[in-house]
Amino acid sequence: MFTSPASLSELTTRSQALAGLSLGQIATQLSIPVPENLKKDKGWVGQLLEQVLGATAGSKAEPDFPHLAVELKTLPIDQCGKPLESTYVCVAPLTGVAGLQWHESWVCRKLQHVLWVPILAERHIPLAERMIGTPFLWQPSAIQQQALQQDWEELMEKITLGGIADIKGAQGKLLQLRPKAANSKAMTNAIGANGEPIRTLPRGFYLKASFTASLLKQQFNLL
DNA sequence: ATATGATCATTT
DNA sequence: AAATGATCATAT
Repeated sequence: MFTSPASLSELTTRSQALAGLSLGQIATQLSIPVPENLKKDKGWVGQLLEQVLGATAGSKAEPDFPHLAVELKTLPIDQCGKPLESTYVCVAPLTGVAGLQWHESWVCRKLQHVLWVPILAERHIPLAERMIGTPFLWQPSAIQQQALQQDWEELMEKITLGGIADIKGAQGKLLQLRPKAANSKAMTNAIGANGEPIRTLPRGFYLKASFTASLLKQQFNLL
């Protein structure tokens, strides 16, 4: 019933057919229970959309639609169409990254083609009643790609030179580096200020909400 | 521990 | 109110 879409156009058609439906309606079709809230089910919305669109389930490190090279991202928005959250992209490699080029990076590869699924998700709206907006495929323009590359290169240079300890979420215009872990005690290997191995909090790359807002504006001509 | 899916909640 | 830092569930 929910096979993987065979083509880009089929993926578009199928995703856009979801516009206007509530998360509760989709969950019912799939016989999936709706949690009371997302506090303990933060990935629930993303996984629901993966299933209804026939994405490859599981935690494999590859695009959601491998044969189409498309990544699926849900995007929580308010009623004005503004993103409520930043968008997680991938974990940041902290070791063995000297010489890594932008075009080889996971950030670049994941963002080459994204199916954005906006969801009206203000916190006061019960989860089951949250509405799906109009999904759209996006590929970064040359200008967007260049800006992303610049942020990425600055962040990666700092990581390579042992400066991870003072990278704050505020660094980067479109792309930021923030903790990505079970809690603040989780540890991974990284490079210290003197080039020595250290243990630090795992980080991930995120797209800032101001950037995803510009994508929505570009797509829908929003305010 | 790392990778998938993200949102929560405190700080600014 | 927006943004940064912290956190939750699950599979490998």
